[in-house]
Order: sequence, then structure tokens, then C-alpha cells
Amino acid sequence: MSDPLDTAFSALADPTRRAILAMLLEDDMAVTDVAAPFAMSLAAISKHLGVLTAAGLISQEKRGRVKWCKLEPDALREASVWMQGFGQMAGIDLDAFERFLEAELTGD
Amino acid sequence: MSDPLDTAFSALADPTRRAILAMLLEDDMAVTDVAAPFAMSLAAISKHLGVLTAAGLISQEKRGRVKWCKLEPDALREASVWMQGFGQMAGIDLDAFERFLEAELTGD
DNA sequence: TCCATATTCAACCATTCGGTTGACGATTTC
DNA sequence: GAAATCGTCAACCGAATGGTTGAATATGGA
Repeated sequence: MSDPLDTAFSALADPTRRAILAMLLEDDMAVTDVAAPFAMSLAAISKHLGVLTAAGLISQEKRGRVKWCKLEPDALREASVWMQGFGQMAGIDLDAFERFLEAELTGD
Repeated sequence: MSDPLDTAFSALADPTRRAILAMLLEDDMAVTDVAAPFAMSLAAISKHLGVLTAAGLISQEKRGRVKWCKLEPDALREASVWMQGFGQMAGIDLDAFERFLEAELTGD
């Protein structure tokens, strides 16, 4: 499974991993803190983080005894581009999306 | 795995299935014709088509003895919106993003 | 009717996946 | 130095995945 799209989509297929990505969207986090809200072992979360790292969706940097996890949206962008090829995203109000982006980026 | 995002991303994680979707982007096809370019059994392709159907990414309609496969981009829409949020908006207020998604997905 | 075509079903197989537990190495703190 | 904390590793488990083959079920055409 060397194709980056394979690993990216496969990583995104798990709800725990998507939840982790959503958490990292707000801020970088240590492994233990990532694991805190989940009802599963730290080792399981560590594996999930390994999958996300292998897919390039996050990066991990160890400082001291804490390993920090950081979102890496570039890999998502590739997958997103692939999906754009199926263009007919008819239902989405792209104008509203643009306005939203604009407001978010220029606001505050 | 009832979450539609789970099934959609999981279905997209396989290169054979992505290739099938790309083929169907051009035109509707019969199962046998979908299978033709692949070096695997017809039964295997039939299974892949079942996965894509379960994910809502395609639909299948039987006319006579031929079952026609048709791309259904709506299921891709949800997944695409989810990904665009990460790809383009890292560091942006997640709450506002979720409110936007809510409006998009449930609205009108 | 008889045969070919289109597709699925059922059983099987090897591999991967998502989880567990317990031990372990590394680092910080007391 | 001893003890607590952070995180991974290794072994194991059950279930799901992706493929095979061979038989079965429709349907269409001669």
C-alpha cells in the first residue's frame, strides 16, 4: 500500500483517527493528552498516531519525554484534490464556503 | 461502521475501487465491463462494487441480465467537505467551521 | 429447448486491523 | 538514587479485508 492516497484514505476511515485530527486542528498536543478523551488504552492511541504519521497526516516531535503531535494538512490536500476530480459537488454552496474562508482568514 | 464517513473513506482507500470510480466518471458501465481491465476475478470486482454501493458512492440497477453501475457523487460530497476543512483551514476556529458544516449538510 | 452470457453466492484462505495487556526504555522530579 | 511519568514494543486475540475457486441463478439468443 505505497500509494499515498491509499494510506491517507485508509487512515481517514477510522472515526478515532478523524477525531484525533479534529483535536489537532485546534492545537498541537502531547500523546497522553490526545489519548485522554478516548475510552481505549494509550497503546491503542499510540498506534493510531503511528498510522496518521505514516500517512503524513500528522508529524510527531519529541521534546523531553513528551512527544508532540502536529497536524500536517498537506497530505489531506492531495486526497482532497483527488476528490475534486469528481467535481460534481453540486450541493455545496461554494460561494458560501469562500465567504466563510474569507471571514475566517481576515477576521480577528 | 455505520458512520457514512467511515464507509466512504474506507471504500476510497482501495486503489481498485478508486480506479472503478474513475472509470464510472466517464460513463455508466456493466459489471463485466468494469471488471475487464483488472487482473482479478469477476467475483472480486463484484465484491468491490458491493463495497462502493454500500458506501453510496455508486448505485447499481439491473436491466435484463446486465447490472449497470452508476457514479453517485453525493456520498463523496460529505467526505470532500470534511477534508477541505482540514486541507485549507488549519488553525482556523473549529467551532465556526463546524457551524458552517452543519448549515451546509443539513440546511436547505 | 439448449446453450451461452451476466452476475452473485458460498466456502475457503492469508493478511491486515483495531484492540488488549504487560514489560520496557527514556526522562523528569523529589 | 528512587520513584513517577511518557510513550512504545511485543505478543496475542477476534474480526474484517481482499482475494481465490466452483457452483448456482437469471436472463437472452439460436
